[in-house]
Amino acid sequence: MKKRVSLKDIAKEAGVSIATVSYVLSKQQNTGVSPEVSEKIRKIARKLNYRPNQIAKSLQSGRSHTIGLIVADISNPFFAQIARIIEDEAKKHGYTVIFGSSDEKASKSEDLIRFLLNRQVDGFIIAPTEGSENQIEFLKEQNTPFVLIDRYFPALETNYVAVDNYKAAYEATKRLMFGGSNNIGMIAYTAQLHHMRERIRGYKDALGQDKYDELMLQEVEFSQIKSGVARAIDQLVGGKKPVDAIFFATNTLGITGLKYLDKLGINVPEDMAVIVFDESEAFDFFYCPLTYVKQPLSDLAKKAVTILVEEIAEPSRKVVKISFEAELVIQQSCT
Amino acid sequence: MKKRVSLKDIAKEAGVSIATVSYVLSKQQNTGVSPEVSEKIRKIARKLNYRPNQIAKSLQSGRSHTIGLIVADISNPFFAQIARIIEDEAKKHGYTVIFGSSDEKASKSEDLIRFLLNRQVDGFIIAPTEGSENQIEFLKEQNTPFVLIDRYFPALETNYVAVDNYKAAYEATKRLMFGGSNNIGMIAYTAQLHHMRERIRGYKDALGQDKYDELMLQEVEFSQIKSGVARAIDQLVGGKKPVDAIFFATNTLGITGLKYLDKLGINVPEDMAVIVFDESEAFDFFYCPLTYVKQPLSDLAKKAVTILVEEIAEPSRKVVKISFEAELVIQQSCT
DNA sequence: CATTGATATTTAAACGTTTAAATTATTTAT
DNA sequence: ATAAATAATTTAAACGTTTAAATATCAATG
Repeated sequence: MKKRVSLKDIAKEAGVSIATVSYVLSKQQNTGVSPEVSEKIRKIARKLNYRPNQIAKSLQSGRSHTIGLIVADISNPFFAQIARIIEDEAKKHGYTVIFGSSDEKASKSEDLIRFLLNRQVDGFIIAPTEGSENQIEFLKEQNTPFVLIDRYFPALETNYVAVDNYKAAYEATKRLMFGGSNNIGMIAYTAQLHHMRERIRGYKDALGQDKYDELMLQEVEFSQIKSGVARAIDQLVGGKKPVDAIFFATNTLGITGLKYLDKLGINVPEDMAVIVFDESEAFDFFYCPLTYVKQPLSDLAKKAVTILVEEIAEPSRKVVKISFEAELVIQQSCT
Repeated sequence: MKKRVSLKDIAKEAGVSIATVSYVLSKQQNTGVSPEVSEKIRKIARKLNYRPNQIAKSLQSGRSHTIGLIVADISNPFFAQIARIIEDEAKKHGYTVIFGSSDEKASKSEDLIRFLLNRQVDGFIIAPTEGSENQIEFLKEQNTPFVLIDRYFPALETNYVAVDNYKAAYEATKRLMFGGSNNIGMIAYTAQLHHMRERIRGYKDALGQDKYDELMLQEVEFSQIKSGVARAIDQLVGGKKPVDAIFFATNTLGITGLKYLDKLGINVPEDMAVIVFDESEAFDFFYCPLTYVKQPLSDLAKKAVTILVEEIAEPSRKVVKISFEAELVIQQSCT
């Protein structure tokens, strides 16, 4: 890699001190440098194709203009879409994004945070994993700016941007009831993460005490989605009170579940009504147009960035908690 | 953000010079520091929770241990998956990934390269856009290490990792012929990018002079996929020699096209055989299991990282050109 | 003509690290 | 006891930038 040109090189060529060059090149209006010198420096800079070294700037300013994004898995379209919006929004504010995938593991998340802190990120946008409360508290103690996205910990006073999961799940379940389903099952993750618990709570509350049966709520592990979902569905359709509707708590669960329903020869919506939390390109190809819960990804991601940028600029602001409404997109799968 | 602890802080507390602290903390085996002092420093470092400032290290070493990844769109699952594999592989080699989306625009790509160069990335992995040859040549002149992925410019001597697009397209088309299709259309992007041209060339060669008709090759613009694909399909099915098979050149074209076929009430494979280049989660839900061209994403991404890392370590190596074989996954849509 | 004031430019320190070279302390050999 | 060798530690410079403070230049003023 060819040595890059620095202020020093320009200074030498212009026969002037480094400081003068810096003043000319880094200030918008000329702070007391003569027009001739100024013009000369600019010309040389252009000729040598000078590009300021951000690393040096960062060291000097203590700001890297970089934000760390930690999601469960960047290859999951849900997070990839969020990442894309964050990228664009961050760029608008002059920030670069470094990302990392936690795979829903607190240990990986911890490594990532450490790693990114060493890299001097100015702040974080994090979709926290289960059991990462201590990491979040650590960031808070350190006064490192951060915003949680998609998930948050109700016990912690932190910035977050999320969706009203309870309400969305409640409405989805009610819609299934309205469509005539009597025994509505739910397939969720085992996670104790608040957003998942809220989706479950919404589902339970919608059903009410008399309709709800604990066998109708199936929880599966992140780590073994496919077998878990299959077992869950077997339970739901094989018991003595087989369900006639399933509410899937995430798009991944939905995709896996629909495939398995297909395999069992169970038809949607005739044999089984279905609603899925979150979208997926895949749903467009399902033979029955799916009813799903649509999160305002763009709002979530943009808001996360603006909150973070503000917090970086003014570190001791009050905590900001944002909850957007999800939209229930009603199609034919819930009748 | 609380001031982070530096070598200086440790040095002060230990009553020793900064250099000594640096020697203890940055060298694996103790280079001539007494065990007592060494132990004391380590203890203090642990107590103060010292984390080295990578920015300072980078400035001093000239290496940021960061690689820039430029793809068309990180929210496209094809690139998101590649990004994820690159992330993991880079981490193994001690590198962080900064990404950016070019939206297939040479201007954006140029901005990104500049931006990331300012951020002192050690090298790039790039899925180049059309018209970005000059940017690639610029990197080459600068001796900035980089590897092209997915696409490359045959006229330029650069590292690249891609798939044999010609062969894959040739085989896919032959398979359609073998399945009994007589008039095989293709929908591709207008792009002059080599990988796209190769897919088209494979298609043409498979058909041969007598079977090929230029009306059967439809090209659509990146920027208006939906309307473009609809128009293309209208052309293909509406002409005087309607096609009985379509070969889609990418997953996005495939998804869009299949939706439109559905809208037209055209059935796969009865009315229309179909093969798509690339996979998509969505295809699993298409009523007819799709035959598709499967690229070895993991091989591609991993190889790109290892080549880049080697090039960074030893900058003047010979150019490495890797071409993997794609796999034609045959299912029911091509009969 | 010295003084003041304004303008233009440079010096020097700082950010946090690494590392060659210099210095100091300690041990060993004579 | 002294010189030489070795070990331990420090000094100082460097990476590329910013910026407060110091200095130099020059013109206008009393």
